[in-house]
Amino acid sequence: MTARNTDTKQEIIRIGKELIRLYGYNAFSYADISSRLNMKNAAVHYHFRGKEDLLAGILQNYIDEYILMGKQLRASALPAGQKLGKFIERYSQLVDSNSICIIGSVASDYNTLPESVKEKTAELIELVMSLVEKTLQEGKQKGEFSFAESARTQALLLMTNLAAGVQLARISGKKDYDTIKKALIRQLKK
Amino acid sequence: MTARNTDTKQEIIRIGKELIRLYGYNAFSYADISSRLNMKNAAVHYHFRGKEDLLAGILQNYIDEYILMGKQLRASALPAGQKLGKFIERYSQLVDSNSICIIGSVASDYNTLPESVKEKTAELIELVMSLVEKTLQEGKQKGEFSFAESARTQALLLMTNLAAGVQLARISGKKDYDTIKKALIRQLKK
DNA sequence: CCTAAAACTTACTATTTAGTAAGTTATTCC
DNA sequence: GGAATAACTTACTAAATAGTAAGTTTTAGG
Repeated sequence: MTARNTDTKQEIIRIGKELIRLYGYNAFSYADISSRLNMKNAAVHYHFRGKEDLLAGILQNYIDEYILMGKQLRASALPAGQKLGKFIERYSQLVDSNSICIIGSVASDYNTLPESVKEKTAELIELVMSLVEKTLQEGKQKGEFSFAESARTQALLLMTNLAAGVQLARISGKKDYDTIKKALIRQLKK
Repeated sequence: MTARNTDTKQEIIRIGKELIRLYGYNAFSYADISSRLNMKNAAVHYHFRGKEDLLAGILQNYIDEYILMGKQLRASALPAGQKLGKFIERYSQLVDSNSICIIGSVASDYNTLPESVKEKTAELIELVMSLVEKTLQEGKQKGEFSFAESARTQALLLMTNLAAGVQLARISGKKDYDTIKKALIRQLKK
């Protein structure tokens, strides 16, 4: 090895994120990760003592990602419709990569997860929810969006449509997901 | 044993249904089932050669259940609102038992499932979807419901709200689920 | 250049898993 | 009552899993 590889830990998280969205927490192994890095499974244990710690790292990475996205959206002058569009685009990409969203993945395995990470999951959800809620609220105030429910409730409905939409797409194809996506945008804009 | 136990197979399916909704397909074992029946794991293999066959049996059981429910609903004189209410009530019960719906559970593990059962999953979804679609259509015709989308699209939105709603409830509690449920009913009735 | 820490590999363990083969008991039917 | 069959148990196996301890190589810094 010529150069010290300082980003192995980040690579592990990157692959872990991919695997958990593709197969779920209980269906990927340390060997799945290490083999993709041409390493031994003990190398993964060097960076993350246990699978519990790895999952915590993955969730923290999502939290960091959403905190950053929140800052960028607040700093941006984009109309709310386009902000929401960027968010929805993430879900469309999940469909294209045959993946589901991290929250749905964790929710499905929730009863088998160690207690230590359950709180982090709630933290992530609250972060995403408040991001969507604020964007919806902003769009309503500026006359871009129109909805009868509270922004919080509307965010709940939007999030559940998207989360289960990508799950459904795995089984019955992208068409149903696209139908949902178009209906959501249509409903908000009138 | 005094009487021949002819319903062990049905008991296995009953427990399997419970476990797959609680923990997911990859997180329950033959031993989990057999121990609940005070049996050995080989007894489960006697009734279902492999886990693949067990999953197929579980899915078929859901299919049978929904076919029966469809017949009952068609034969019933209940208003569409109450028919839909019975359907929604199933999801509320899932929340109370800390479970998620079978479709969400299977969707999460979909990429790890044997090919033979994937088709059965699509069959189940189509069955549930058409049941909801017809009930919505009926309610609209009778003036009970009002919605702008097609009945099929509205059914998609309703299903995804409920499916992801029960998943969310696991993590952030029943309050969010109840909010979703009330909003759904409110929106349909006006 | 030398030392200490970082980043691994080697080699292994204990446990759980689905699955199997052969034997046992119970039940039904002729 | 005897034979066939259903419904198991006993006793395994092979593979995969998370995890560990000890040793090796690589790199950074004084």
